[in-house]
Amino acid sequence: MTVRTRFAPSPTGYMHIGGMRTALFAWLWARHNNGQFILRIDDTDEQRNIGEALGPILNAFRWLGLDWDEGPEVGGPHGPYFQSQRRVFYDEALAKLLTSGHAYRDFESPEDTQTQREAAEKEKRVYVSSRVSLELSAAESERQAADGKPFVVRLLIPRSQKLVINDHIRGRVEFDCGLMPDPVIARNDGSPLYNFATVVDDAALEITHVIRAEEHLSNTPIQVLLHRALGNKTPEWAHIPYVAAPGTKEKMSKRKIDKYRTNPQFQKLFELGDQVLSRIGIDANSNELSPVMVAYYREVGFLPAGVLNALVRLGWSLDDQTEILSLADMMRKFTLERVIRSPAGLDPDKMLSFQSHWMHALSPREKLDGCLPFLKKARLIDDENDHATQAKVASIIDLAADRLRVFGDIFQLDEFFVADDQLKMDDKNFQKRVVKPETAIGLLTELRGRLADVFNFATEPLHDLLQSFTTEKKIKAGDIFPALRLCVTGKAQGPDLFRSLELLGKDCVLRRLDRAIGLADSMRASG
RNA sequence: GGCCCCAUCGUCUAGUUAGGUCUAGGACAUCGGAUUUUCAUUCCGGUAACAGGGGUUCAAAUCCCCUUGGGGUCACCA
Repeated sequence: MTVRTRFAPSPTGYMHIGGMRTALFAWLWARHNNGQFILRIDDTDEQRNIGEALGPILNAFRWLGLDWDEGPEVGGPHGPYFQSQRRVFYDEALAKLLTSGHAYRDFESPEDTQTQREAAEKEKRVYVSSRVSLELSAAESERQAADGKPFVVRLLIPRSQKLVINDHIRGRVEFDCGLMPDPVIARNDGSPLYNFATVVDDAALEITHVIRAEEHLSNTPIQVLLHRALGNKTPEWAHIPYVAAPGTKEKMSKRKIDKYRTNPQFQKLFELGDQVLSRIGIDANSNELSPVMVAYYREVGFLPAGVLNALVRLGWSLDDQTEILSLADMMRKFTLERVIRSPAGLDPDKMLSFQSHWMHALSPREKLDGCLPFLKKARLIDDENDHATQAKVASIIDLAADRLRVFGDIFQLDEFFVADDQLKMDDKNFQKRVVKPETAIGLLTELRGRLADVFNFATEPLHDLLQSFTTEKKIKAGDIFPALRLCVTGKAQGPDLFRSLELLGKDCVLRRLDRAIGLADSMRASG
């Protein structure tokens, strides 16, 4: 038997990070078994622009490298893969259920049903369907339908049954059918509802394993009943716990994004995002893009490998040691058996740690190719194909070394890209290390003179020069190094000072020193 | 509220199916120390958990029951 799994998103315009984890598990299980992974679009209820709403979802899959064997854009032998185009199959199945008596026309008005529901709730009774329409003879039911009396089609729940599901992750779960109302499977216009369409399609697409989020567990008995009524082979089930928001056990939700902003565990991610997104013209506060969405991580400069590694470790582990897994590793080693039963909260810290690992594993060329588009988007470089530009950026990436965790981190070294008058100054530290110390300006002025005389403006000679300068002046490195760094980079900390000076170049260093000394002078004069 | 699910360090988890080798292991975070004339990295070390109560057993994180807590779901949404 070929394993066939599916992910069935409804086109919402974005890909949820938790949904992505579920999709990853389904994909992994298919690939692990040399099976097929199918993408089906559950758009029975959506009237919107499908292209626009589906694009971000497909992009997320493509970005992470999760391919699909059948589905949108690639087609396949079981198409179409949009539920909105599969009406004929639902009609057929519906007719079958109606004639076999597994389903019935319900002429009761929605208001009546609602009233009964409320009454049951008030009396603390379990609500089950009234089934008054079932008292109609077949001919009568037919006649009323023909007369145009509105009805919905409900599945007739066998109330005496106890239904057992053997879930790959939950184990044995039992439901009492006597407690279930008859679910509507088709509206008055014949359009199918989720539970019904899913069952028809899972069967038609020959899905062997339904791997989905655990919130669907309560839908499963209905779907099993439907499969049986239709004479289908019931697929195997695996209900995966949902992904919780950091530091909580609550399902992560797009709607709660404002709440997450004040969540201390989430802080680091938001800060990183705000910092990067503001540079590339995305309003980080608009919530158009948030850490709930896969696209967020791409825009901030995460690697697919980093995101994938973080996701797979959410609710799954190989053993008591292994943390780092490539997609190929996961594919080889993933089993449903080792999926954990309880929900896991996304951990931004750990995610960033995985990301750092995969970033450090990249070759210089790969890092360069990753950073270039970011610099271009931020207008920090003009032509990302220019050789001189590339060489410069490559040197800066090399200098940044481990500081580069996500591609967006390259913006932290913006001093190498901005014009002198655009350089932002860390005012507090500038005061402390340049303006305030009695001798600082004098020392810097003298140092400026020495630097101007340096012929070979390179790391080694510069290092030697600074070294002898401190010896000669009988000062500590701490008296001059930070001050010099502040003047030429605007920052109190950063990568190796001498390499930074070399990369900036003599002219730039001298210009920025002049500017900073002038600034310090005026600040001191004004008190 | 009904039904269903879940419960090990702050977090992600190993260990639960086949009870003993678990004075509970790893990772992230955190705290110390070393390296680095800054920052980051790297390396060493530390703090830190079986929700509670009853059973069963020679022996329980592991099996059973109860309690508590958390969560999901109860649509003519998916």
